[in-house]
Amino acid sequence: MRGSTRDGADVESDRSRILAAARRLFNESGVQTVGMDAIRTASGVPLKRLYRAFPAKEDLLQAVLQERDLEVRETLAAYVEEHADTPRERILAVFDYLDEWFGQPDFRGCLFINTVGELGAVSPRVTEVARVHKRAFRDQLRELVDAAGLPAERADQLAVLANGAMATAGITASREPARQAREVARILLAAD
Amino acid sequence: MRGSTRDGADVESDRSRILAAARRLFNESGVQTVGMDAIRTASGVPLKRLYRAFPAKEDLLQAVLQERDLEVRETLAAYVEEHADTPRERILAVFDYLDEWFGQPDFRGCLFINTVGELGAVSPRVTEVARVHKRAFRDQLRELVDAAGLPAERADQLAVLANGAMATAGITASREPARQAREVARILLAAD
DNA sequence: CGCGGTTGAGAACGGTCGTTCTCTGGCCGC
DNA sequence: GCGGCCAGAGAACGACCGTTCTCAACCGCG
Repeated sequence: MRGSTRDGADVESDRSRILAAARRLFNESGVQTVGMDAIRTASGVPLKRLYRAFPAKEDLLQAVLQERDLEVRETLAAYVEEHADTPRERILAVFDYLDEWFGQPDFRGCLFINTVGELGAVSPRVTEVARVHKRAFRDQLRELVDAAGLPAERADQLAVLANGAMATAGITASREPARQAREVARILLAAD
Repeated sequence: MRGSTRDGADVESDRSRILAAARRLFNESGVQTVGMDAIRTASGVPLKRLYRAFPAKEDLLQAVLQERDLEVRETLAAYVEEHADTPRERILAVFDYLDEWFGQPDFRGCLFINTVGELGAVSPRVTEVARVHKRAFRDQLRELVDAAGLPAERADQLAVLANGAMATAGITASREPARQAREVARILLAAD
C-alpha cells in the first residue's frame, strides 16, 4: 500500500539505533570530533537512511538532546519517588541521584552544559534546547519545594546548586561534588 | 649580538597580542570554530611568528587558559579586598563579583567549564589546566572561610555553588544565578 | 653598491568532515 | 525468468583547518 518498501517500524528502529549510537559517541568525545561516519559505523545504519532520518547533523544532535532531556526528567522523578518518603527527603534525594549518576563509569559531565560550552556560541538551537532542559529541571525542583511548603525561590537556588555539582564533577571526575551540594541543601532546608 | 634581528621585546609583544586576540575569539566562538587564520588576522601577527611563539594551537589554548587563570585569581582577590570589610562579607563579595562578571556584555560562561565541555574528552592538557584553576578557586575560598572561622568544608561547598552560578548563567545568559547563589551562601553562613 | 639572511603574505599540503552521488547487486511484481 | 526499482557500501565532492613551504621584498652591514 505504501509507496516505499520500507515501513514505519524500520524507520523507527533506525531512529532509535542512530540516537543510541550518537548519544554514546557525543557523550564520550563531544559533538564536533564525532563524524557521521563514526555514527554510521556504531549504529550500523547506512548513511543514506541516516540522512533520511536526520537531514543534518544538527538535527541529530537536537534529537539526542531532547531524548536525554526526557530521560533525565523521567529517571529523576522515578528515583525521587523510589528513594524518599517525606517531601524534604525527596529534595535531598535529588542530590543522591546526582551522586549515583556521577559514579557511573561513562559519566563525563552534564551533556547540556558540555554541549552549550562546545556549540552554544554558534548554534542557537543547542542553546535553546539546553535552556528548556534546565528550566524543566528547575520546575521539577519547584514541585518538590512546593510540596515541602518551602518558599518558591528555593527551587532556583537548589537548581544552581545541582548545576554546580554537575559542572564541578564534570571537571574533577569525582562524585564528591554531589555530596557537598547535598550538604548545602540539607542546611538550606534546615534553615526554613 | 643575537643570531636573530628580532629581540625579546618584540616576541613578548607578539605573545601578548596573540593571547589577547585568541582569548577574545575563543570566548566568543569556542576553540574549534576559530581557525589560526582568524587569530592571525585579529592579532596582526603573521603566521610564521605566531607559530614561533606557540608551536601548536593547543599550546596557545593552554597559554590562554593559564593567563585567564591568573587573571581570575587576581581580579577576584582585588574585588573582595575592595568591596568587603568583615570576613563574612568577603565571602559574600565573591558572589557579587560573579554578578558583575555575568553582567558584562561579552560574558559567555566560564571559559574553563566551556572548554572542558568542548575539548575535555580529547585533550588531557585542557582538563588538567581547568582542574588546577578550579582547585585554586576553591583554595581562595578556603582562605576566606578560614579567616571567618568557618568549618573547612564550607570552601568546597561554596565552590560548588559558585560553579553552579557560572554554569547556569552561561546557559541562561542572565546574572540572576549569581544572586541566587549569593542568597544560598548567606543562609549557609547564617547557620554557622 | 652588493649580498646573505630574514621577513611577511599567502599559497600549498595533507587530512578530515558533512553531505551527495555512483554503481553494483538483489529483490519485487508480473 | 525477466526488467525495473531500490538498497547498501563507499567513493566523490567541496569546503575548511592546522601546519609548512615558497618566494619576492627588504634589512643591515661590509
